[in-house]
Amino acid sequence: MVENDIFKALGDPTRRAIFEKLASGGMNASALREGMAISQPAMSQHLSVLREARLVREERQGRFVRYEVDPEGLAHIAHWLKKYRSYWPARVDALKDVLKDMDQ
Amino acid sequence: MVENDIFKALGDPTRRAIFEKLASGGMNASALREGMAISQPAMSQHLSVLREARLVREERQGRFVRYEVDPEGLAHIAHWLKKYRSYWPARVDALKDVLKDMDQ
DNA sequence: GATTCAGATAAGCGTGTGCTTATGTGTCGG
DNA sequence: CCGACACATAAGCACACGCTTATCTGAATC
Repeated sequence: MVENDIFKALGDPTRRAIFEKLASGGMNASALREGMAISQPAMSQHLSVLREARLVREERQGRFVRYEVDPEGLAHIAHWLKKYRSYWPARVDALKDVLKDMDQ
Repeated sequence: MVENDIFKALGDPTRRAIFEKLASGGMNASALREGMAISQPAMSQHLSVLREARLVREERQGRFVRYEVDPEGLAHIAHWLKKYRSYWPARVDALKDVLKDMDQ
């Protein structure tokens, strides 16, 4: 069940923070940890969860491991969201922005 | 933290099943329970979680309580997703569907 | 090849989550 | 008002989750 892994992964604030940081540019685990009051094993475990949810992917670079956003996970969310499109009312501002953005 | 409640709520397969059933039309808790091998208190608790995440809203109808999808929660997901729009590649099929759908 | 550094994995612990049974609340019909 | 019905809440329990410290793997530098 793919959606389960995705939503569970995003259900943790620390993991969302990591993901958002990665979204601003790929980097290795140590760089991610900077300014984030989190232990090295905790970071590694979070990245593992994000990776299994396909929200993030890794690439070995020497003795570093570069992490970056994996579009696959995001696409799954978009696909899930699409099923409930009929419930997206025009009057919900946040959504209007999205639609407007996608329309161009 | 609104996104936390939303993603946590959707991180449970039973809750997603309830939500999807509600998406096909509003109904009361007993009707929801039909064919869903779940106890009455469990259903009530799940609905409470979905309601607090604003994925679902309730309306008293006599001694029944009608539940229906609340667009507010969905809009929040759409808004969150929008932030990572730059990562949505054209080659991801599921996403292409979404974009195509929204384009018309 | 020994050391050092980046990162993963193991094991253990406190807390949260989802379920259960039991009971409470509120509304309708007789 | 009283029994029945729809639903919520309480309390307890098994298990999952996120963290910690300790240890392991694997690659670079000397």
